Amino acid sequence: MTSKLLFHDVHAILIPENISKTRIDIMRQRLTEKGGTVVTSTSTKVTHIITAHQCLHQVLGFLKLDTLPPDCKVVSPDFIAKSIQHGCLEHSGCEVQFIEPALPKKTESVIRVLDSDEELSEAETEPLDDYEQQLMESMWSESQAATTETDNEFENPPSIYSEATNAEATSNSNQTERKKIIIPEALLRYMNASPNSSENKNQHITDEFTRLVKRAETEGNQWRIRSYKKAVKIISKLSFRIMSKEDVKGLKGIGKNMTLKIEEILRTGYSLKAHTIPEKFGPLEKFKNIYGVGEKIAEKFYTIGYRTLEDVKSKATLTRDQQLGIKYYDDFLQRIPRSECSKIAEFVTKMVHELDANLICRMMGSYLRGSETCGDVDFMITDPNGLPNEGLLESIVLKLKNVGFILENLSSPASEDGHERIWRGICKLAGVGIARRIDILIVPFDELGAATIYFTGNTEFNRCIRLLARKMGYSLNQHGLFRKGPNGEKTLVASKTEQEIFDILGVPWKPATERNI
DNA sequence: TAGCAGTGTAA
DNA sequence: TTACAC
DNA sequence: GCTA
Ligand SMILES: O=c1ccn([C@H]2C[C@H](O)[C@@H](COP(=O)(O)OP(=O)(O)OP(=O)(O)O)O2)c(=O)[nH]1
Ligand SMILES: [Mg+2]
Repeated sequence: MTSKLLFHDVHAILIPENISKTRIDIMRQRLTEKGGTVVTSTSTKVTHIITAHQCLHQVLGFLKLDTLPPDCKVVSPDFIAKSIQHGCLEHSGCEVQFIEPALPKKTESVIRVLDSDEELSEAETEPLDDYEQQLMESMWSESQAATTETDNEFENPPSIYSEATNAEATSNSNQTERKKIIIPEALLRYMNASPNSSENKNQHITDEFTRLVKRAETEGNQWRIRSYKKAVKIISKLSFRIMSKEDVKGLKGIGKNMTLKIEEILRTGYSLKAHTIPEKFGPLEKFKNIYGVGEKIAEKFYTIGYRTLEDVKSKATLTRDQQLGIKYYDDFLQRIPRSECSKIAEFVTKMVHELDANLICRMMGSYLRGSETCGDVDFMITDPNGLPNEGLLESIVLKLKNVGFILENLSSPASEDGHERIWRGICKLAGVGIARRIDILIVPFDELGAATIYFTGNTEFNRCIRLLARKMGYSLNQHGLFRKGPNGEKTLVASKTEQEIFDILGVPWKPATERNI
């Protein structure tokens, strides 16, 4: 055995708030079995604070301190798993970047929300009750954390999160028939954090289903694509090997058709449909891989009689984006190794800081979620002093062009009214022979929370949490969480931190790596 | 059988 | 409006 | 594609 264990020098405080008890237990176990020490008080040496909080005042409130202990790193809960995975203490990407709401007027805004709930209650948007309690509890637990006393050390994650479920909350759910808010299945799995690290026990099935995803993608039926993707997730997370169709009966997301497919795979070893690909799918897939070409245009090309990229290049009328899509066709088919992403992140951050050292620049998307390869690189830049300078985006892009990093512009959304700016383009890191897609978002500090949720993803996570918001009478986009009024007006409820948005929706905050749902 | 996220550009 | 992208 |  190695002489020193991984966490030998780690003396960590685990802050259980907004982390499930199961997860805390596992973290504590992993930590101690690899030589770490879990401490419960700041009177002894502390090297790490592990927390799901994003606000310094929440951490300090829990610890009942005015300042952080010296030489102490504050890291997110995935620090332990990541360190174990990498075999070394993995601080990068785990250190919490604190975000403080400019005005902690949370109570006020939440109460306002509840008021409007009351008014709306007969209009037919009608959360309330369990949900109201959740809101109250969130408020309560937060103010408590900020002032005193979370009575004892560990346990006491806000009880709301202990077991999220869509089951009938029988106890006090009578009164009027109010529409139940159904939490999307995928989001439920996120909330109930099954650290089910065991491997996929049904790979023979998910491999076939992954082929069906691909097939659906070239077909272009977005709902079928989504359904199969969901099914792959569900099946790959099962704790047992599927032996018969009985095993999947009742699994939400696996319906009649998929059950048949599973039966077929169990019986024959494969899905016929996954392996019988019509000839036209080849060309269609080729065309669809052009940036700016989707299912419809691919189909159009095929109908016209095009079969190869050469056909398209020489005969088709292309938009500018599509022309660039052809120019960089091979490059864009290649995924970006995480190591290259890291270099790009470092480089871009350096450039940005040369313009203004105060700016916050983070790589988002699949990189933030820990993917080993990424389809593109996504940057979010914000000025913690408030509104981003007019022209900041242009300065950044210009600078990156001048140093030869940015090669091309793609069409990008314009400032949709507010102060958010979006830029899309193509870049290439010196020493790397492959051009990459890059997205840059400039967000006003006020919208950082909402923008972070959006740009962290993944797409499925966003769609689920947005759907939940909608069912609860809100609307969530990259600018904020809005309450929907009776006449369709939307009033901003929260946007500054992920925490406040998650709190209102009753969803526990978890680090990006947990959002690959 | 309707609904499945929300927002923006190009044509 | 439709198609495509994030 | 699946669900309510
Ligand atoms: O339809 C979409 C596409 C993207 N996003 C958000 C979530 C996503 O994480 C982020 C960045 O988009 P991108 O397309 O880069 O996805 P990714 O998650 O970074 O994956 P990839 O590795 O393909 O870049 O924007 C959405 O909300 N809806
Ligand atoms: Mg990305």
